[in-house]
Amino acid sequence: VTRAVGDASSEPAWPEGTRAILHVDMDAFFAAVELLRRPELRGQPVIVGGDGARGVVAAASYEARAYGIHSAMPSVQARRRCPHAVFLPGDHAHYGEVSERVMTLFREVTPLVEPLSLDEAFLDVSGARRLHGEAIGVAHRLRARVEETERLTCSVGVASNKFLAKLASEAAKPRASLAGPEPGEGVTVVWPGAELDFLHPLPVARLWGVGPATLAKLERLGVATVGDLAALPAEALVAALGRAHGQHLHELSHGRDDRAVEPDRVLKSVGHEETFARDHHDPDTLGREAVRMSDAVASRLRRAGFVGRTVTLKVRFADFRTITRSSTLDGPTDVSADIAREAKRLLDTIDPSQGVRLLGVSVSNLSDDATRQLTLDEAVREDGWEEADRAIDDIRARFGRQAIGPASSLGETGLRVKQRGDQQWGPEDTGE
DNA sequence: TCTGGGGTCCTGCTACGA
DNA sequence: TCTGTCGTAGCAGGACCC
Repeated sequence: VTRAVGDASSEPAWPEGTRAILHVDMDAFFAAVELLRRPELRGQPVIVGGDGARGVVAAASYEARAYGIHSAMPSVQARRRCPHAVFLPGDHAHYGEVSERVMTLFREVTPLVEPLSLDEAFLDVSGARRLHGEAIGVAHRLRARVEETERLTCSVGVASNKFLAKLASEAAKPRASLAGPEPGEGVTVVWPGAELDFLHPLPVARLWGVGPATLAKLERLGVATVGDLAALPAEALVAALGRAHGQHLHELSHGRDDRAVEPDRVLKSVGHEETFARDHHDPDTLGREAVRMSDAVASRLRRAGFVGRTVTLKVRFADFRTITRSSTLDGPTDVSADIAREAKRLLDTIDPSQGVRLLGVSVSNLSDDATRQLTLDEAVREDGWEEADRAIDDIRARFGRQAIGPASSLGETGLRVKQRGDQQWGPEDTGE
């Protein structure tokens, strides 16, 4: 089914010279992937996410959504809303593999694919016309191909820019109801020339970049819909929201968005953070955690072929107040010991006595390992940590992640080597 | 009631060198 | 030599996205 906004009846061809952007969004992706492995759960409310007291919902099947459950909701709250829901822990690595296969299907249509996350991507099909036909036909065939190949459904938005295509794909989605999911249109088209008819009646919170804080400010200005926003002068928005944000929202409210689909977005930072099952007050314990996280970050930097200069420590206290402390090194590094030393130094400036619920380490200011210029320090480096890291990487490649780790991260629970996605949706309850 | 983990981008402030 | 200005880098925090 296609729902077209605007008159497409007289001329089904996409107007010459207008970009044709697709936004493809997998329907309840993590939950749908799990249902393929657990078909007996089909029709039941299924929640993927952390099951502990501090966990959150990562994805909910449409049956679960009918109870008002949505992603990022605290798991305890979801449990309260739907006590008979099935909780699944989630398998980040598996979702990554499925995602990669789906993205490959997208790249059969156009090389201009910009993945936004595991479950959605923008495609610029403006130049794919001769090979694959009109954008709307491409959207339908792509949906069919994903369904027949992976047995997963997705929703597609077609429009002349990214932001309208994204709103369109949302409009194409299935809807949850207690009687069962109601299928959506599958493909929604915002026809060039009809952008404002589609856009202006929408609630302003639907715009990209309008979260709770911006929404509160806009409500104070009497703005409820995108149309209300468009009626405001750009200067008023800039005064209320700042230069960049104000101008950006002003453009969006008029349906304008000239951002290109970027297939090769460069990585800006690599980080690891973890919420503890219980708050920590002891500097030594936190020091070990900082070493463990630094090790994970350094290991990922090396695998990705990046080095970084700025180390940032993130601390969330028991009262949820969050601070960051960062410092920039003289030269870039991917050495675990360098990052750990800096993270511990930053940790020393913080008083953990009130209780720390989350600790994070990240490295930014990245550059390509291959183009790294040796600093004087590195050129004369004789501490052996680089060789040690290479040896650790080799051992992990042969015997697994848990085979080896920094001794300084060893606690009473033994060696726990962090890996991306290990604890994506909150700590497991330890019974403490 | 309780609020994850991976990120990006922007703003305001301060320090510093030209 | 002193002072003001300007651009830039670094840092901290906030907001937002999936």
